[in-house]
Amino acid sequence: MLTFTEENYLKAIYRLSDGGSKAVLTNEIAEIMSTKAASVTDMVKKLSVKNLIGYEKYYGVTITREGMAEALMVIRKHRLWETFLVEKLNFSWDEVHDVAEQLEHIQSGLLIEKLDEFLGFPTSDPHGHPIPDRNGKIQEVRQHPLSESPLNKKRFVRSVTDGSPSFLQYLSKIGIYIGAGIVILEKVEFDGSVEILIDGKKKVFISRDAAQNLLVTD
Amino acid sequence: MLTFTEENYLKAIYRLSDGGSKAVLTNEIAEIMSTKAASVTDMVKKLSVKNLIGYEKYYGVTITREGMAEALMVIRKHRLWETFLVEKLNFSWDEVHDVAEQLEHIQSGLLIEKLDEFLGFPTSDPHGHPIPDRNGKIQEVRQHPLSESPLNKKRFVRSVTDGSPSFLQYLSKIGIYIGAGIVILEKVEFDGSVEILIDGKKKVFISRDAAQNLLVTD
DNA sequence: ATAAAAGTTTAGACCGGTCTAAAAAATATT
DNA sequence: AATATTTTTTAGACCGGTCTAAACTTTTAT
Ligand SMILES: [Mn+2]
Ligand SMILES: [Mn+2]
Ligand SMILES: [Mn+2]
Ligand SMILES: [Mn+2]
Repeated sequence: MLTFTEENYLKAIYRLSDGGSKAVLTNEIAEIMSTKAASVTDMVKKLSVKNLIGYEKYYGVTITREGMAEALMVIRKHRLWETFLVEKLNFSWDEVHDVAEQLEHIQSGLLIEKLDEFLGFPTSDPHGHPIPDRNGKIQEVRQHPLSESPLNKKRFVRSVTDGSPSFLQYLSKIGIYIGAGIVILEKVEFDGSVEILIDGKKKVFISRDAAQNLLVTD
Repeated sequence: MLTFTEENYLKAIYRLSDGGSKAVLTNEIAEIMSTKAASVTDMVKKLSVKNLIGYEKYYGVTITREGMAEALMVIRKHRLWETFLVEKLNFSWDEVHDVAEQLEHIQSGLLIEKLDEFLGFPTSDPHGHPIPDRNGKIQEVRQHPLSESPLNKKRFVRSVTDGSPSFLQYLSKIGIYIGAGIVILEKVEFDGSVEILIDGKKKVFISRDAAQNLLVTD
C-alpha cells in the first residue's frame, strides 16, 4: 500500500516520462510537484527500493512496470472521480481537478469498481482524457493540436492539454466544449492566432496558445 | 483547516462526550482511537491551543462549541458518504464504514453540498443515524433499545448502536433492516434473549446483546 | 494516614516528508 | 584541458504524529 505522497510522485514521474518511455530528471519532478530537488532525491530512493522506479544517481529515474501500473490506477481514479463530479454532481469542468486530486487517493478497490459501473464505464473524463480500465489499459485516440489543422476543414474538439481552471472557463465562455465542431477560417501568420467558427455558428479569434492546447480529430 | 488526525480525534471526543455534555478521559480517547495515552496527551494539547477543546491536566477534556461544530461537519460528511455508497453505488450497509472513514476527510464545501443535494437531503444514514445539516443541526428521534420494549407491541427498527460489519451482516441474514416491523413474542428471563416476529412473517430468537443494539420506535 | 494501584503526563526517540546549506558530480564555456 | 556553471546529492534540521519508559498525580485499598 502506497502513501498519499508516493502516489503523487509516481503519477508525476509517469506523466513526465511520457508513459514510461523516457528518463525523468530530479529537477523536473521538483518543478511539477512544487517541492525542492533535495526532497525529490529522498523520495526517489524510497520508490526505487520498492521497485516502482529505477534510479541511477545523477542520471534521473525510469518508471518500472509496477510503477506504471500504480500510476495508472491513480490516474484511473482521478478521472473517474472527475467524471462523477461533472456527470452526477453537476460540477463544471473547471471545478473538478482539485477535488479529484484528493479523491484519487481513497483506498478501496470495491469503491472504484462500483463507481466505474455507476458511471457506465466511461472511457474519457470531462477534459477528454482517456480513463484507464481496471487493467490499466488506455484506449488512445490520435489527436492533433488545433493549431496544426488546415484551413476550412471541420475538426472536433477531443481534449485539452492545459486543464487549468482559467483556460477551461475561457473555453466555456466562448462556447468551446469537448465535442464541439471547429473550422479554422483564417490563420494569422504573425502571431499564430486563428479565427475559428464554432459549431457553424460563432466566429471568434483565439491565440496560438489556446489553439495549441485544443486537441482535435477529423 | 484541520488535519486528518485532528478531525478524527475531535470526532472521537465528540462521541465520548455524549454530544458535548460530559468530560472525556485520556484513556477513553486512546482506547477508541487505538493509540496510546501518551499520544492522546500530545494531541489534546494541540487541540486545546486551537480552542477546539478545553483541557485540564489530569482531569480530561471538554469539547468546545467550535470543536463540536467541526466534529459535526466530519460526521455529516461521513454519513452522507455512507448514504451515497448504499443508495447510489449499491454497497451493502456493512461495507460502507471504512470507506466513509476515508471520504469524510475530503476537503471541499462545494462537494458536500452537491452530494447532499444529489442524495435528496437525507436525514439519516444507512444505519439509521441522523445526518447533521449544513449548520450542524441534527434532528434527533427518541428511540429505545428493542430489549426494553414490551411484549406483543409492534415496534419499528430505526437504527443500530453497534455498526460492526459482523452484526450488520447477521441482521441482514435474519431479515432485520432499518424500517422493519418487530413484535416481541417472548422474553427469556434467564439470559435476556427474546423471540421476535419480523414483519409479521418470520420468527427468530435473538440474544440480549442483539436486542440491546437495535433501537426502535412505536 | 499510608501504601498500593490506576491513570496521566513528560522525556526522548523514531518515521515520513519536507527544507536549507554545503558538497559533489556532470555539463558547458573558454 | 582547465574553469565556470548547472544539476544533483548529502548532511543536518524541523514538523506532525506516534511510541516506550519513566515520572508524576489522583484514586483506591488497607
Ligand atoms: Mn484532473
Ligand atoms: Mn493527488
Ligand atoms: Mn460509519
Ligand atoms: Mn476518519
